[in-house]
Amino acid sequence: MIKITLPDGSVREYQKGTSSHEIALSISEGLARNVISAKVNGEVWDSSRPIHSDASLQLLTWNDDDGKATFWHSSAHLMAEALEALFPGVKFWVGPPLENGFYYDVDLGGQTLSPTDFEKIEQKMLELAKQNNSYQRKEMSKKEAIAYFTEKKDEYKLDLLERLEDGNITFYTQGNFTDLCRGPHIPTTGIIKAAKILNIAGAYWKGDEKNKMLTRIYGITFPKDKELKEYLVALEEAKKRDHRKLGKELELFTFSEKVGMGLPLWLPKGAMLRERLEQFMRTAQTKAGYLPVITPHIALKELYVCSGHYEKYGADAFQPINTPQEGEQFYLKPMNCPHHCEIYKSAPRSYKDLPVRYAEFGTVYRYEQHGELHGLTRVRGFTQDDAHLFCRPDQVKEEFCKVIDLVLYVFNALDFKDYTAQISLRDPENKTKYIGSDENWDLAEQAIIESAKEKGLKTVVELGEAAFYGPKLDFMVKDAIGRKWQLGTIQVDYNLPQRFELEYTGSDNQKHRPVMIHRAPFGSLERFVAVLIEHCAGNFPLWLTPEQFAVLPISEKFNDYAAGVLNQLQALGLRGKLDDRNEKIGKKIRDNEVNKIPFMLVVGEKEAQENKVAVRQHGKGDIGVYDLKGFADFVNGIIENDFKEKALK
RNA sequence: GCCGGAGUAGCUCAGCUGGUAGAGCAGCUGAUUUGUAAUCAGCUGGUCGGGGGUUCGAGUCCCUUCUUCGGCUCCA
Repeated sequence: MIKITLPDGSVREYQKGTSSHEIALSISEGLARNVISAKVNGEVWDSSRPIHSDASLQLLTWNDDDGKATFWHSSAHLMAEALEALFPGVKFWVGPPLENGFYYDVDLGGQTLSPTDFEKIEQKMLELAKQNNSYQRKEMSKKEAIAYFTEKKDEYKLDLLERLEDGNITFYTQGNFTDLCRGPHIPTTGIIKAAKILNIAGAYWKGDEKNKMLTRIYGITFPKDKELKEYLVALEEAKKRDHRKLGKELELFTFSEKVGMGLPLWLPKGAMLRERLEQFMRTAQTKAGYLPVITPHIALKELYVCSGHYEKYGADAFQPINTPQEGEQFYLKPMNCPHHCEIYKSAPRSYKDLPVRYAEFGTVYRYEQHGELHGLTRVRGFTQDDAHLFCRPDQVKEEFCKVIDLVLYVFNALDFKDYTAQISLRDPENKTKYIGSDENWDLAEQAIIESAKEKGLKTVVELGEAAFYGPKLDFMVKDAIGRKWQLGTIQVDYNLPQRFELEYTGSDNQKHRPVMIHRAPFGSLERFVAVLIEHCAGNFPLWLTPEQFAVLPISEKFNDYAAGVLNQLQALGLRGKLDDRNEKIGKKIRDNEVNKIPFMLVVGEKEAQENKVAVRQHGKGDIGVYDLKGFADFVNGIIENDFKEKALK
């Protein structure tokens, strides 16, 4: 007999070789029906796989992330089976589950797929699923495995096999499809009831652009048809939040082919929004002891040679700007830090002066690859809420913590709750691609890890993701469609101070080297606004929104009164506009609702007589009649209350 | 950059197998003077992304170029 420990701590005894499916069956038939796979001693297994010794067991269903992953991985195999049936000779690379669905990278031998093929694949998948074939696991010797795929002429699987150890190789077969696979899998194909091919894309084999491009087919499946329908509806809803769509509809920003791709043009409303964000940050920074600086958009090549950026990015950068003077070359600035280093150097510094914190909304230009450009999230010219802190080595940790506080302050203000803090460290395998000494790197990495821990951040550590000049802490946020973007960033830099020979005089009257910290809580204003738009679906917080209200006169007779209302409210510190078009009130309301204006102030005969406004709130409807002061107090009260709740100032 | 879609009026889109462009909204003009999600009528507006080619004839077919969208980390 073996002892099985369940997640609630209870222990049950079973015959040696009992499978988790059988264990589920012994608990309840309903549970057994829903079990997709099982976590045995922390490892996900097929539910049919016999357990031979004492173990902890967690039965996984569709409601567990690991259960979903099993389901989708098996679905990838099902799709592969369908592809093989429809396109004989297709070769397979890998087909992993994703957060939502799965993909399979395949070599279609030059064929291309069209949306009509999508339907064919979906139908074939469901047809095969109905056969209710089981996924059968089989251990193979490396020799047998190689023989199998040599026969099949699948060089991709053979490549995988090369790097696998003999004795650790398994195959899975369902129906007519056999694949090299570690597993685990769902019991049978029959539980896959709904399938959708989402899209296809090219993907380099092993992610290397030197390799052949395979076709990546994305799909998703569900145990119930209803869930697929709901998912597709949710996907449509998410697309409505896309900042590129809302940015156009709400007149926030635009692009022009004449100006150049990836160079955003901020329209008045977008600019107003952005200016308020900048003001918010300026206020917070001033309180945190930052000093403003302003630097030009171009600098001599020598500056970047000194900083090392030229060596690192020179080839990918925009081309140099030449001047009439022989040999003089300027570059558009890709970063603000070298300029700030020169500001630090403009005067001798004492240890008593440190830390010095220079802040600038610095616009930088980077040559991003054509295909990488994406709305406001990836552009070629953008403005960072940049700052550089110069401090003594003993101040690094404290300064780092203060910066984390500032980032959290911003995220809190804007209700960003779903973020992860990514700590990016050196690639231990390849330390030569980084600039700076080993000891300095270790010091910096420790400071980051400790600060993040002290602030209680939910962190992910990524090896090899560090910048070439130092480790960093990035705040990652997801957009409407689930894509991850980096917003705030904090980076320790022991390198630039050395390259620029920055110094301060210590209490010992000796010269010492300061440490530099780069930080940008928003990251770039462009990307931040993009994520903000998607986060609030265009319904910006009252304190930020470009237009807080619109005054809607019932007819032209009340245009004068309405104009007076606008003036008085503006004098009371609110932002709004007058909608005096010759339209009926219903039309004005509709248009302003669509434009997500928070408050609509309807004014007609009654209001004009009493010097009041009838207030309608976006998405809520009529909320009653206010006098002007009362309305201003109401709006400001909401803002103050919001700030108070979040402990903002 | 690479693979695969797309590009028709300011916006959203229609235009079958080639026969010289169409709707709604927006805009303009006029009528209406309106009470909580679209008042009515008329009008303007497009060298069909650009360039080249095939053809008697190209929005439609071919080539090329630009822009745009999805993807190119997630190693059975």
